Amino acid sequence: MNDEQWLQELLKINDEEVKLSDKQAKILEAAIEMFAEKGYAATSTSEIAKRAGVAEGTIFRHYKTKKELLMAIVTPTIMKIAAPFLAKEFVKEVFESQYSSYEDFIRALMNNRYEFVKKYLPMIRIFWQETAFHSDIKEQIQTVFMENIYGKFKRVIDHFQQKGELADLPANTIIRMTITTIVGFLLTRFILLPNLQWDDEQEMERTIQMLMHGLKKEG
Amino acid sequence: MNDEQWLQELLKINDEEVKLSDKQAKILEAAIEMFAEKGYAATSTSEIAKRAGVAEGTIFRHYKTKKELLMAIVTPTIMKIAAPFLAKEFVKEVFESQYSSYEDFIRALMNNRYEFVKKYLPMIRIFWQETAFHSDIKEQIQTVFMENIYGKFKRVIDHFQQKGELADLPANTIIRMTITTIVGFLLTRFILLPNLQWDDEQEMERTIQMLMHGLKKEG
Amino acid sequence: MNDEQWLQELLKINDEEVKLSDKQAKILEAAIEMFAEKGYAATSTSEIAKRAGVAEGTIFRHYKTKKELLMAIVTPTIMKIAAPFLAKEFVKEVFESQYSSYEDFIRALMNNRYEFVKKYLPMIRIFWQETAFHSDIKEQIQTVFMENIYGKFKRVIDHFQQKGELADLPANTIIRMTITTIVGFLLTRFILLPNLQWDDEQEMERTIQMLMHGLKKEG
Amino acid sequence: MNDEQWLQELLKINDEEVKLSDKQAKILEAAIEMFAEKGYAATSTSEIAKRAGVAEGTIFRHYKTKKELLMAIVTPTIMKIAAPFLAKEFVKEVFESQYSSYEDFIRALMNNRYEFVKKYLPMIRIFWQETAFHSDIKEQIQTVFMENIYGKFKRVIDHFQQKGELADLPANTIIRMTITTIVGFLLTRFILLPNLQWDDEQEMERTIQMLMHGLKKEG
DNA sequence: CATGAATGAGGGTTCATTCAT
DNA sequence: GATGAATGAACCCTCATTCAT
Repeated sequence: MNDEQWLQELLKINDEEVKLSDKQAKILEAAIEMFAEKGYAATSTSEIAKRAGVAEGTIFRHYKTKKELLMAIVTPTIMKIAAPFLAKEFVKEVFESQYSSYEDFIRALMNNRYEFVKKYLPMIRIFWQETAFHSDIKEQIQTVFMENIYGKFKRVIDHFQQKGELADLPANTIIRMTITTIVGFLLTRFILLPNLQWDDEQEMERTIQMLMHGLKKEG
Repeated sequence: MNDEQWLQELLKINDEEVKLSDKQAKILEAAIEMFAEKGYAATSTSEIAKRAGVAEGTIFRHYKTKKELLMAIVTPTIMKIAAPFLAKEFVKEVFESQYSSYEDFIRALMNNRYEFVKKYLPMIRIFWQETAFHSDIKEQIQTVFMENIYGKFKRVIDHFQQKGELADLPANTIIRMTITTIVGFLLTRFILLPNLQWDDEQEMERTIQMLMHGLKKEG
Repeated sequence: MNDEQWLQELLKINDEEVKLSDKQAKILEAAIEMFAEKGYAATSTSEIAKRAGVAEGTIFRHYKTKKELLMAIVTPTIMKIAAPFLAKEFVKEVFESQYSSYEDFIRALMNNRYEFVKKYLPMIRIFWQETAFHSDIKEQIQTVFMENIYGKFKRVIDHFQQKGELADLPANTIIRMTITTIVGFLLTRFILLPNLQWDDEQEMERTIQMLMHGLKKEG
Repeated sequence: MNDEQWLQELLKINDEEVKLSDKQAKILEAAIEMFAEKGYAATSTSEIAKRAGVAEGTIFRHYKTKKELLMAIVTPTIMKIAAPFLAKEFVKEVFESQYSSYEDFIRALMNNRYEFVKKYLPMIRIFWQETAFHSDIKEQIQTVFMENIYGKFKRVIDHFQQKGELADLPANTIIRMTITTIVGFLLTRFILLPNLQWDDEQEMERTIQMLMHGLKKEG
């Protein structure tokens, strides 16, 4: 039961509760684990069935193909990855009250995504590994980025540029650098070199400082 | 003949000429193309043989297993990726004459790796795609990094910190940020969003500026 | 309701009304359609269930196996195919009043079976397709033929041979030729080349003439 | 070796020798036997492999799909079935010397096809069973019939009608009846009731007589 | 009586690898 | 050295059948 909660949370879209039968949840769990460990192509449906404690046919009763199983995992997660930008009030909140500076905004974003990656690491690993091979995943990510993130992100940057906080670089460049820096930290921290001794708070703060100094308007 | 030159160049280690028979070169070429396009797991040896114009058995005469074929491609390339740091005189050159500032060093490094990635894009793609699945590739990269890059990189940073050019952050942090920034740019430029309109020189200069402002010693 | 009437008619034996529940009728209808279209082996029970608007399990509540479902369709139909010979008074009717010649008899038989095939074409198609694969169907046909048709047919032929209408060929030969000719026409007309422009009345009359000239006693 | 001769003969087209490796011949033999016995759909490739004494993969090295294996058997055989009509000199031979009457022609045709069916019975069985399910087989048969048989057959009939030997029925009708009669005999003899006591020569002669009386021009 | 989730054996097909030629 | 036929394990997927609800 409890095991399924994180799954339910990860997979639900628009706050609609997802109905996951017991077996279905076990299949998804097993698939996420194995795809993350060995990659999609190298994971066989029979292994997933075995790990899920289910007959192989059961997988195909719920997901017509192995690919569909992958997409059932990946598609809702893309929304969750973009989550901070999805709230309707997002821009307003950034402008009006919540964040008094781009630095605050970045700090909140980083902390938030840090927790997310930490919690759903296997899912992130799946993206990291499979995006290159599945153009449909790539396209979904791009679509979500263009429709839900890019515009809002740009407005935030315009806002802080007008306030004189940010250098007069093109918004695209600032977006790219911001994302590269945050993603670069998170991937290094959790995927590439997870075994290093990390002082996460300090390293995140340093990363933010680096980014802010790099981007701030020259006096 | 000419086709093989870039291959020879890419694969040779320590200036030893690599002896590649005609068939062998064709196999490697075909394998690189297909691994980059479809990924290692999704490429069959029979496809490679067909594209190389060679019998299936011939591949296994030269490489005991499919994996060994992959490693024959990947292993020498790791050295090439690390190339700028491999020269014996590297540190001395950085200190004494060539680069009068960390910014110059970074600029040279970025330009150099930009050309490399551009030239050997399929190889980079293979790393991007396969590192996650093959722990031996990951280990080789880490070994080369630790043995050939880390120490020299650190000395460079110490040097410029002593000269007061760089902030008093831990070297590890500076290395991570520098690499993340450069790799982040190159991957975005060539792999993730190659179809955007890029003004490469300008974008690289901005990236360097961002990085330098982020890392420089505060007045 | 009305849909089921032909089914009821086709499946009832010895004038016993068949009790078909609504679902049962829909299952049979769906099965007949699909077996005729794609063949027994290539039709899955889940497809039948879907087309019948019924759960998969429901099929197996009424018919223990898929094969039993086939036989539930096929067995009563065999009787209907043999229908003209099943009436108790059959021989008497032929001799005494109804048919004054073998030609009349053949003509009546042909017209009758023409209408039957036209009406129950999917069923005929099932026989055409499945008889070869199911020896039990073949045996049932042979049994019905031997028990209900052969003897009566023979007596009809004896009768008209004695009247000097038919050549002195063995009855078996005449039966075979008569059936081959009629079945040959019907299969060509409805199964093999249904798309040709057929003038059915004329072609049947010609077929009968051919058969009669072929079989009549030489002056 | 000797086993393969009939196979080679059956499968060769235009007198080109077919190169059949040992394994390939065994696969074809096994497939023909099993398709004839149990039908295409009910025969598994693993069974074929077992009976052929070959690994299952070997089948797919020679035939990309199971269907292709079927067609490799069926396609050349269609030509063999049509063989009597394929000779270039066919019409001339019929007119000039060989056959002085339609009866002779039919007799020769029947004897010839009788031997063929007897020799290649499993192949005939495959046609009988599979034509209904594979529209491509049906189309191939129709094409061969229209391109190689129909026209020549029609000219033969025109010829003997002009000689006053045949009734003035439409050629199509005569063709249909002739084929129905011959095929009807052969199928009954070899497929439907092979276990009856058949006096083949006598029964064929009677069949021919029936057909000829049925078709001859009335005095 | 009806449902449909679950089963697991078996289906066709692919593939890295071997080896006789 | 080069070939390509042969292998057989493993792959994804389908299906008739069962059974708890």
